[in-house]
Amino acid sequence: MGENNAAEILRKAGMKKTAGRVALLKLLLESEKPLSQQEISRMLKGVELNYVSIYRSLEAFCRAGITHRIETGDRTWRFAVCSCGGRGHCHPHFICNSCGAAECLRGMEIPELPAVNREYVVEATEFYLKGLCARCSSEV
Amino acid sequence: MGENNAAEILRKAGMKKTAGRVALLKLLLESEKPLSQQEISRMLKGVELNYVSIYRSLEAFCRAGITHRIETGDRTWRFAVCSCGGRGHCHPHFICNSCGAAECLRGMEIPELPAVNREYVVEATEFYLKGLCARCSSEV
DNA sequence: ACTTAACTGCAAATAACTTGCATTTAAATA
DNA sequence: TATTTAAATGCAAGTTATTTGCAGTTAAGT
Repeated sequence: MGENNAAEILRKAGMKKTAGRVALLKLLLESEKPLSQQEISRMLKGVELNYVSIYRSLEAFCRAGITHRIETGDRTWRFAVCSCGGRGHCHPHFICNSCGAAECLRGMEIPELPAVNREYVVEATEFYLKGLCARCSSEV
Repeated sequence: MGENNAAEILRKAGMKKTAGRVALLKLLLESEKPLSQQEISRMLKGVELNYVSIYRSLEAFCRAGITHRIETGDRTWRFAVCSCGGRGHCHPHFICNSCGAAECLRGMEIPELPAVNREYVVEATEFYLKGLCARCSSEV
C-alpha cells in the first residue's frame, strides 16, 4: 500500500530507501493530522528510528517538498505530507487551543492578500485558525 | 509622551505602574516591529528589568489584550502592541527568511476563510507572509 | 502608616531541537 | 558479484528560549 508509495516518493526525491524512512513517510502519508517528533516516535511500529534521525529525515523531506512544517504555538514543529510540492503551506491549518492538536484544512485554499506593496518578496504564506476542535468544543 | 500613554494603559488594565513595565510598554508602543525578549533586553534603557520579568510582563500584556504574540519560525516569541484589543492577531505579519525580522502589516486585514464547517470554534486567525524583506531582497 | 496582592530577581529546571563524530548501509560502479 | 561511496543512522553532548519555585520588594488602596 503506502509502502510502495513511500518508496517511490523517496526514489523520486533521490533519497535512499531505508527501513526507517519508508516507515516514517508511510506514517505521515497515512496520518490525517500533522505529527510532532514525539508523536511519530510513539506511533512508529516495527522500526526503531532514533529521534535525531527522525528530525533529520523530516528536514530532508521538507527540503525536498515532500512535507511541510507547521508551528502550533507550543514551540514544537509538526509535519504533514504536502500535495503541492512547494516550500510553503498548501492549505490553512487549524490548531486547537484546548488539546493542542493540529489539522490540515485540505479542502481550502489560503486566501490571497491584496498585494504586499513595496519591494517585498513573498515566498510562502501560512494561515492558522486557532480555537476549539470538534471534540473539545463538544466536551464543554 | 508614550510614557503617559503606557501608564494609562497599565492603569486601565488594572496593572501596577512599575518602572519596568512602563519602560517595557513604552518600548513596545514605539517599536514598529514585533520584538523578542532578547531584543527588548538589549533595547531597554534606563531600567534594568530581569528577563524573567520581561517574559511575565509580556504574558500579562497578552492576557490583557495589550499585545499579541507571533512566532517567526525560529522558535522565539515576538511581541507587538495590538490595537484591536482582542486575543488574536489584528493584521497579517511578514517574516523575513533571510534576516529573521518580523513586521506587522498594519494596513491590511486578515482575510476571512469561507467558513470552517462542522463544529469548530474559531477564536483567532493568524496570517504569516514569509519571504525577503525590503532590505534583504535588495542586498542580493 | 498599614496591609496586601502584584511585581521582581535569582537560581534551577524544562524541553525541543541541533551538532559532532564514528559506524552502518543502500545503491551506483567496476 | 565485489568494490566504492555518499547518504543515513545512533549516541552523547550541547544549545537555547522559555518556565517554575521561592523569597524579597513595592505600588496602591485603606
